[in-house]
Amino acid sequence: MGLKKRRVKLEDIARKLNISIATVSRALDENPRVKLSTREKVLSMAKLMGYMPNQIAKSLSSGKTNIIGVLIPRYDEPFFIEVCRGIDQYARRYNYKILISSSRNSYEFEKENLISFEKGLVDGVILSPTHETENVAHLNELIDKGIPMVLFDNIREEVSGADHVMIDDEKASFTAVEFLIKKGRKKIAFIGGIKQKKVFQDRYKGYIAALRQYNIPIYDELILHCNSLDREFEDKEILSFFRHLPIYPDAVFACTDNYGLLTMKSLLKIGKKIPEEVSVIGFGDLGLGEVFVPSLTCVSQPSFEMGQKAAELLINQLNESDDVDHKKTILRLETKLTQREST
Amino acid sequence: MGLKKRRVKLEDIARKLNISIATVSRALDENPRVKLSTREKVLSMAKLMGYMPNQIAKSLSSGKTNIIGVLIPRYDEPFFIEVCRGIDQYARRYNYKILISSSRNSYEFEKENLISFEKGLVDGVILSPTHETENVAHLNELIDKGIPMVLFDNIREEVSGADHVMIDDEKASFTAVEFLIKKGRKKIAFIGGIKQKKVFQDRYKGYIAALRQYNIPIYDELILHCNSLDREFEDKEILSFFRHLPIYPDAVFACTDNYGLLTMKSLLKIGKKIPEEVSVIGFGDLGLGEVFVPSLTCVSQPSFEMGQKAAELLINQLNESDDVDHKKTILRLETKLTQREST
DNA sequence: AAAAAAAATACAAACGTTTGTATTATTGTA
DNA sequence: TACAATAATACAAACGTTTGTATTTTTTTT
Repeated sequence: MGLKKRRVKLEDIARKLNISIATVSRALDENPRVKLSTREKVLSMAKLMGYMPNQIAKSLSSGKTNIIGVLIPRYDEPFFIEVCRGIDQYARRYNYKILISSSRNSYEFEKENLISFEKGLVDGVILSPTHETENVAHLNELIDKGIPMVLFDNIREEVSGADHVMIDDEKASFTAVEFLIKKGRKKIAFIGGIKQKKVFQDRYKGYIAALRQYNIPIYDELILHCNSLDREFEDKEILSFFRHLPIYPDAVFACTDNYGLLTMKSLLKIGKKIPEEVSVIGFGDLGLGEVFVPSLTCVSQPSFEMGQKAAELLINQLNESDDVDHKKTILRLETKLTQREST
Repeated sequence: MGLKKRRVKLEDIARKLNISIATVSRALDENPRVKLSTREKVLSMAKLMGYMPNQIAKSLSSGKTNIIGVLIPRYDEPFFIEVCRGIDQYARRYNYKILISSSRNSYEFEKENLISFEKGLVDGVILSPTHETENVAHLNELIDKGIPMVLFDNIREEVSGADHVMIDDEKASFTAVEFLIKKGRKKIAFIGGIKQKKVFQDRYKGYIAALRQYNIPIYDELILHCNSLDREFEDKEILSFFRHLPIYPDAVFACTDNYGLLTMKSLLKIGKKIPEEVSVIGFGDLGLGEVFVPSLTCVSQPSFEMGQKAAELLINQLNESDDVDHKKTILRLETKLTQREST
């Protein structure tokens, strides 16, 4: 108690056994170059003395930290956490740890975080660009320095040296809107997010494409690009949108689960019946929509799997030999429509 | 392109400028021992050559990694994520990064993760024990090795060498139940979680204490200790509980927001009116309850603040000099009751 | 202009590993 | 018993910093 023990190191074991540090190191590594009896002596002495290898020293010597840097735009969005879970689950199998940072939806913070990743703490980076990220020079810079990278979600501009994990947002929303149309809905509202975000642009495209294909008139009044980055304001923005509609929709396609829920909440408040008068579809499917009454029909995005795949691609890159040029992979995962009570 | 650049190191700058490595190091540190003109030369050369310090080497040399290890029982619980956000927000101000791991509700994994924290990768640890954690020897071991620790949430047994950040679960639930009683409710159901979890034990105690104090009869039939660790089963367990009640409650005190929501969902399904026939209170308050219709009255737990405080305590410990014995801090944060539509 | 004081810089050890090469000890062979 | 072949171990450099001490250079003082 009180007095802090000095860490035991290889040298301590070596001295105690009157052998060299190198032999101790190799013994602990189960290297066949050391005699079995020596190895046993080392192993038991290491245990006895409570030896714990120093990860930092190992990393310095080996040039590998076994840490994956993960940069997400924000913590408080279940989608990103779910992706992180997927990354973690895959990474731990290969003895990697993950260091999560948030760029807080800001291009500046994204750059700042990447710089700290450049300092050799991480072996590679998995990143979801912010909506502010137009220029990807900072990403290329990191890649040029030999730090492998995998991008997921909201990839506005392709980065030549990085792998990508995505879904087909346009197709997914096309399918969702088509589903509403086939149910006979004709006045379908669209609730999107900030326009700069690639995923919202694509989901909007899919919405428009579906309406066009089925010759459904497009009402600008039924389209909302929700601008609030703050939870609190989204709420009001959406309620007010539905309060002041000139024509009334018989369906709503919302670009996130949260928008879907807020939509349902607004509609209920106004006294609309779901799904009888208005159908609602959300996007994401991370548990939220399932709890609500009525439960929310969703485009199910394989978030967890996206994380797993991103980790897999990154670890593959980490295992590639340095002199072979990396062959870029773009992975598009499948979405599906999960039907629930809201349609 | 293609050819990977070798990292620039101090030596490269030193050689280029024909000065020693030590001087370069000190120049970059703005150490007054180096002449201004030299410092300027070094700074500009460093910039020119794209120098980026090697964090690992720094850590080895300084014995500090500036990383805080965070161990939570699971990722997919907003409470823990919110705490992590708080930790991150405080930690980044002091130039610490956080390395999050999940013990996946398992004592074994908790131990396993702590061992990896013992390898010198982190300067200190913030941890929320799993419900399986009865024995805290593994925690004490880490502390004895000189790794500072802060515990939060679900602290079953106090750990002498660690700081604690908690709320008063018993008092909070007492207050919540008292609130229901004062509203005239007399048959108040209790929905708790796995009994081994300290927080649930305490919330149960508070519930019982409130009933006793106001001489309200305690019906065992109205008490459920939800056993499912899995989201999917909780759902069914709670619905089935409410379906088969012999007496009907006029209020429900649920030990988490999620239980609160599932309770409301079940009640609505059965056709009960909330709050007219049954009032519901949840515990946590992380956004979920606000969206639901009707919105859920909650005990608001200051999750984000818990994280901030935990980080603060840990960083304080990290700054304490080694030979002064640490004075343990136990912090109890305030909860409050947030009234919404469900009561 | 020489000596002392101060400023600037260089040297070298340390942080705890890994790993290629050199050395020593042990075996087997003639 | 001497010699090679092999097995086991030791030595030392490397990873990229930091930092205490020694050395050199510059400035000040007389």
